[in-house]
Amino acid sequence: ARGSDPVLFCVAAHGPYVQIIEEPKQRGFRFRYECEGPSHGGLPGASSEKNRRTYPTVKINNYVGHARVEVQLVTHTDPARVHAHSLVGRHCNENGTCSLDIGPNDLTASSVPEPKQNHNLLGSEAKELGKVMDLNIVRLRFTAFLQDSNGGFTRALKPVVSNPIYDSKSPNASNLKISRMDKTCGSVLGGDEIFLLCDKVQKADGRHPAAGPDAAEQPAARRAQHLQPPAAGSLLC
DNA sequence: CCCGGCTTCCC
DNA sequence: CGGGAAGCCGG
Repeated sequence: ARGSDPVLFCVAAHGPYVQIIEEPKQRGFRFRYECEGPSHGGLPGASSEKNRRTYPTVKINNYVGHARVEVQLVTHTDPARVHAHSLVGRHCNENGTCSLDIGPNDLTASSVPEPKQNHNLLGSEAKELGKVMDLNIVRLRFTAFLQDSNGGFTRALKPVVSNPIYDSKSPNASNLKISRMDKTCGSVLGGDEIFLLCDKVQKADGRHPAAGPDAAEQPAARRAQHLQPPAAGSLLC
Protein backbone atom coordinates (compact mmCIF):
# COMPACT_ATOMS: atom_id res chain seq x y z
CA ALA A 1 0.00 0.00 0.00
CA ARG A 2 1.21 3.44 -0.83
CA GLY A 3 1.61 5.65 2.19
CA SER A 4 0.19 8.61 0.32
CA ASP A 5 -3.12 6.90 -0.20
CA PRO A 6 -5.19 7.09 3.00
CA VAL A 7 -7.65 4.40 1.99
CA LEU A 8 -5.07 1.83 1.09
CA PHE A 9 -3.12 2.73 4.18
CA CYS A 10 -6.12 2.06 6.42
CA VAL A 11 -6.78 -1.33 4.95
CA ALA A 12 -3.17 -2.31 5.33
CA ALA A 13 -3.01 -1.13 8.90
CA HIS A 14 -5.91 -3.23 10.04
CA GLY A 15 -4.54 -6.68 9.66
CA PRO A 16 -3.46 -9.52 7.45
CA TYR A 17 -4.70 -9.56 3.89
CA VAL A 18 -3.98 -11.42 0.69
CA GLN A 19 -2.52 -9.59 -2.25
CA ILE A 20 -1.90 -10.85 -5.76
CA ILE A 21 1.64 -9.84 -6.65
CA GLU A 22 1.70 -11.70 -9.96
CA GLU A 23 -1.49 -12.03 -11.95
CA PRO A 24 -1.97 -14.97 -14.30
CA LYS A 25 -1.26 -14.43 -17.99
CA GLN A 26 -4.64 -13.66 -19.47
CA ARG A 27 -4.11 -14.91 -23.01
CA GLY A 28 -2.14 -17.56 -24.78
CA PHE A 29 -2.66 -20.41 -22.35
CA ARG A 30 -4.63 -23.39 -23.51
CA PHE A 31 -6.95 -25.28 -21.21
CA ARG A 32 -6.34 -29.00 -21.40
CA TYR A 33 -8.59 -32.01 -21.13
CA GLU A 34 -8.05 -34.78 -18.65
CA CYS A 35 -7.42 -37.17 -21.54
CA GLU A 36 -4.53 -35.02 -22.75
CA GLY A 37 -2.43 -36.05 -19.81
CA PRO A 38 -0.89 -34.16 -16.95
CA SER A 39 2.27 -32.74 -18.48
CA HIS A 40 1.39 -29.71 -20.50
CA GLY A 41 2.95 -27.05 -18.32
CA GLY A 42 1.56 -24.73 -15.72
CA LEU A 43 -0.42 -21.56 -16.04
CA PRO A 44 2.15 -18.77 -16.44
CA GLY A 45 2.24 -15.44 -14.69
CA ALA A 46 1.48 -12.21 -16.51
CA SER A 47 5.14 -11.26 -16.77
CA SER A 48 6.36 -14.73 -17.65
CA GLU A 49 8.84 -15.11 -20.51
CA LYS A 50 10.36 -18.24 -21.88
CA ASN A 51 13.74 -17.78 -20.28
CA ARG A 52 12.29 -16.27 -17.14
CA ARG A 53 9.15 -18.09 -16.17
CA THR A 54 6.83 -16.76 -13.52
CA TYR A 55 3.63 -18.10 -12.02
CA PRO A 56 0.61 -16.42 -10.48
CA THR A 57 1.69 -15.42 -7.00
CA VAL A 58 0.04 -14.11 -3.87
CA LYS A 59 1.45 -12.62 -0.74
CA ILE A 60 0.00 -12.34 2.75
CA ASN A 61 0.69 -8.91 4.14
CA ASN A 62 0.77 -7.83 7.78
CA TYR A 63 1.34 -11.33 9.05
CA VAL A 64 4.12 -13.49 10.37
CA GLY A 65 3.53 -17.19 10.82
CA HIS A 66 2.27 -20.24 9.01
CA ALA A 67 -0.57 -20.07 6.56
CA ARG A 68 -2.31 -22.22 4.02
CA VAL A 69 -3.20 -20.86 0.63
CA GLU A 70 -5.92 -22.48 -1.42
CA VAL A 71 -6.54 -21.77 -5.07
CA GLN A 72 -9.53 -22.70 -7.14
CA LEU A 73 -11.15 -21.76 -10.42
CA VAL A 74 -14.12 -19.44 -10.34
CA THR A 75 -16.33 -17.87 -12.98
CA HIS A 76 -15.34 -14.67 -14.68
CA THR A 77 -18.65 -13.04 -13.87
CA ASP A 78 -19.48 -11.60 -10.48
CA PRO A 79 -20.34 -12.92 -8.05
CA ALA A 80 -17.53 -15.40 -8.53
CA ARG A 81 -18.82 -18.92 -8.37
CA VAL A 82 -16.87 -22.16 -8.37
CA HIS A 83 -16.09 -23.04 -11.97
CA ALA A 84 -16.98 -26.28 -13.72
CA HIS A 85 -13.36 -26.66 -14.73
CA SER A 86 -10.74 -27.55 -12.21
CA LEU A 87 -7.11 -27.07 -11.43
CA VAL A 88 -4.87 -30.10 -11.57
CA GLY A 89 -1.29 -30.51 -10.46
CA ARG A 90 0.96 -31.61 -7.70
CA HIS A 91 -0.78 -29.71 -4.92
CA CYS A 92 -4.29 -30.13 -6.20
CA ASN A 93 -6.96 -32.49 -4.98
CA GLU A 94 -9.63 -34.25 -6.99
CA ASN A 95 -12.02 -31.35 -6.44
CA GLY A 96 -9.77 -29.04 -8.38
CA THR A 97 -8.56 -27.10 -5.37
CA CYS A 98 -4.84 -26.56 -4.89
CA SER A 99 -3.38 -26.05 -1.46
CA LEU A 100 0.02 -24.86 -0.35
CA ASP A 101 1.37 -24.16 3.11
CA ILE A 102 3.68 -21.21 3.46
CA GLY A 103 5.52 -19.21 6.11
CA PRO A 104 6.64 -18.43 8.66
CA ASN A 105 9.33 -16.49 6.84
CA ASP A 106 8.35 -16.28 3.22
CA LEU A 107 4.70 -15.32 3.00
CA THR A 108 4.45 -15.56 -0.75
CA ALA A 109 2.93 -18.45 -2.59
CA SER A 110 3.83 -18.94 -6.21
CA SER A 111 0.39 -20.13 -6.95
CA VAL A 112 0.95 -23.79 -6.35
CA PRO A 113 3.90 -24.50 -8.65
CA GLU A 114 2.20 -25.94 -11.68
CA PRO A 115 -1.46 -25.27 -11.73
CA LYS A 116 -3.01 -26.51 -14.88
CA GLN A 117 -6.54 -26.20 -16.00
CA ASN A 118 -8.51 -29.11 -17.14
CA HIS A 119 -11.98 -29.91 -18.21
CA ASN A 120 -13.38 -32.41 -15.84
CA LEU A 121 -16.76 -33.05 -17.30
CA LEU A 122 -18.77 -35.39 -19.41
CA GLY A 123 -20.05 -33.90 -22.63
CA SER A 124 -23.64 -33.62 -21.52
CA GLU A 125 -22.70 -31.99 -18.26
CA ALA A 126 -20.51 -29.49 -20.02
CA LYS A 127 -23.29 -28.54 -22.38
CA GLU A 128 -25.70 -27.81 -19.59
CA LEU A 129 -23.14 -25.74 -17.74
CA GLY A 130 -22.09 -23.96 -20.89
CA LYS A 131 -25.48 -22.33 -20.88
CA VAL A 132 -24.98 -20.84 -17.45
CA MET A 133 -21.27 -20.13 -17.34
CA ASP A 134 -18.62 -19.37 -19.89
CA LEU A 135 -16.42 -22.44 -20.00
CA ASN A 136 -13.69 -20.58 -21.86
CA ILE A 137 -13.02 -18.03 -19.16
CA VAL A 138 -11.85 -18.66 -15.62
CA ARG A 139 -10.37 -16.70 -12.75
CA LEU A 140 -8.22 -17.88 -9.88
CA ARG A 141 -9.55 -17.39 -6.39
CA PHE A 142 -7.00 -17.38 -3.62
CA THR A 143 -8.09 -17.99 -0.07
CA ALA A 144 -5.58 -17.87 2.76
CA PHE A 145 -6.04 -19.53 6.14
CA LEU A 146 -3.92 -18.36 9.04
CA GLN A 147 -2.87 -20.78 11.73
CA ASP A 148 -4.85 -20.64 14.98
CA SER A 149 -3.49 -21.37 18.46
CA ASN A 150 -4.18 -25.08 18.02
CA GLY A 151 -2.18 -25.19 14.83
CA GLY A 152 -5.19 -25.51 12.56
CA PHE A 153 -5.60 -23.36 9.49
CA THR A 154 -8.97 -21.96 10.42
CA ARG A 155 -8.66 -18.20 10.21
CA ALA A 156 -9.76 -17.50 6.65
CA LEU A 157 -8.87 -14.18 5.14
CA LYS A 158 -11.01 -12.46 2.56
CA PRO A 159 -10.49 -14.30 -0.75
CA VAL A 160 -9.01 -12.43 -3.69
CA VAL A 161 -9.83 -13.14 -7.30
CA SER A 162 -7.45 -12.78 -10.24
CA ASN A 163 -8.01 -11.25 -13.63
CA PRO A 164 -9.88 -13.44 -16.10
CA ILE A 165 -7.95 -16.03 -18.09
CA TYR A 166 -9.11 -16.83 -21.63
CA ASP A 167 -8.64 -20.30 -23.09
CA SER A 168 -6.42 -19.87 -26.12
CA LYS A 169 -8.08 -22.84 -27.81
CA SER A 170 -11.42 -21.14 -27.72
CA PRO A 171 -12.12 -19.78 -31.20
CA ASN A 172 -13.05 -16.32 -30.13
CA ALA A 173 -10.17 -15.90 -27.72
CA SER A 174 -7.49 -16.95 -30.16
CA ASN A 175 -5.40 -14.32 -31.87
CA LEU A 176 -5.83 -13.32 -35.47
CA LYS A 177 -2.75 -14.49 -37.29
CA ILE A 178 -1.50 -13.21 -40.64
CA SER A 179 -0.86 -16.20 -42.87
CA ARG A 180 -0.12 -14.41 -46.15
CA MET A 181 0.18 -10.92 -47.52
CA ASP A 182 0.25 -9.88 -51.14
CA LYS A 183 3.23 -7.59 -50.95
CA THR A 184 6.13 -7.03 -48.61
CA CYS A 185 7.37 -3.81 -50.21
CA GLY A 186 5.77 -0.44 -50.60
CA SER A 187 6.27 3.16 -51.56
CA VAL A 188 7.79 5.43 -48.95
CA LEU A 189 4.98 7.81 -49.85
CA GLY A 190 2.51 5.35 -48.38
CA GLY A 191 -0.99 4.81 -49.66
CA ASP A 192 -0.36 1.29 -50.93
CA GLU A 193 -3.12 -1.22 -50.51
CA ILE A 194 -2.02 -4.49 -48.99
CA PHE A 195 -4.09 -7.63 -48.68
CA LEU A 196 -3.61 -9.74 -45.60
CA LEU A 197 -4.95 -13.23 -45.21
CA CYS A 198 -5.59 -14.22 -41.63
CA ASP A 199 -5.97 -17.45 -39.76
CA LYS A 200 -8.43 -17.85 -36.92
CA VAL A 201 -10.97 -15.61 -38.54
CA GLN A 202 -14.47 -15.94 -37.20
CA LYS A 203 -17.69 -15.49 -39.02
CA ALA A 204 -18.43 -12.12 -37.47
CA ASP A 205 -14.96 -10.83 -38.29
CA GLY A 206 -15.90 -10.45 -41.95
CA ARG A 207 -18.60 -7.87 -41.43
CA HIS A 208 -18.04 -4.45 -42.88
CA PRO A 209 -18.34 -1.63 -40.35
CA ALA A 210 -20.83 0.08 -42.66
CA ALA A 211 -23.24 -2.74 -41.93
CA GLY A 212 -24.26 -0.88 -38.82
CA PRO A 213 -23.68 -0.92 -35.09
CA ASP A 214 -23.93 -4.65 -34.70
CA ALA A 215 -22.61 -6.36 -31.61
CA ALA A 216 -21.17 -9.03 -33.88
CA GLU A 217 -18.50 -6.61 -35.03
CA GLN A 218 -17.05 -6.30 -31.60
CA PRO A 219 -14.98 -9.49 -31.60
CA ALA A 220 -12.99 -8.48 -34.66
CA ALA A 221 -12.12 -5.10 -33.25
CA ARG A 222 -11.22 -6.54 -29.90
CA ARG A 223 -9.21 -9.39 -31.30
CA ALA A 224 -7.39 -7.11 -33.69
CA GLN A 225 -5.45 -5.75 -30.76
CA HIS A 226 -3.88 -9.16 -30.47
CA LEU A 227 -3.17 -9.56 -34.14
CA GLN A 228 0.37 -10.76 -34.67
CA PRO A 229 2.22 -8.20 -36.76
CA PRO A 230 4.73 -9.24 -39.39
CA ALA A 231 8.40 -8.72 -38.61
CA ALA A 232 9.14 -5.06 -38.01
CA GLY A 233 10.20 -3.14 -41.07
CA SER A 234 9.14 -5.78 -43.52
CA LEU A 235 6.84 -3.42 -45.34
CA LEU A 236 9.66 -1.13 -46.46
CA CYS A 237 12.57 -2.28 -48.56
C1' DC B 1 -29.75 -35.04 -44.68
C1' DC B 2 -26.27 -31.63 -45.18
C1' DC B 3 -23.43 -27.88 -43.39
C1' DG B 4 -20.78 -24.94 -40.43
C1' DG B 5 -18.82 -24.25 -36.08
C1' DC B 6 -17.30 -25.71 -31.98
C1' DT B 7 -15.55 -29.38 -28.72
C1' DT B 8 -12.86 -33.19 -27.75
C1' DC B 9 -9.20 -36.00 -28.68
C1' DC B 10 -4.89 -37.29 -30.90
C1' DC B 11 -0.20 -36.78 -32.43
C1' DC C 1 3.10 -27.29 -26.52
C1' DG C 2 0.50 -26.24 -31.19
C1' DG C 3 -1.89 -28.03 -35.20
C1' DG C 4 -5.33 -30.61 -36.84
C1' DA C 5 -8.71 -34.59 -37.41
C1' DA C 6 -12.86 -36.54 -35.69
C1' DG C 7 -17.10 -36.11 -33.76
C1' DC C 8 -21.07 -33.83 -32.12
C1' DC C 9 -24.78 -30.60 -32.32
C1' DG C 10 -27.94 -27.13 -33.73
C1' DG C 11 -29.87 -25.01 -37.74
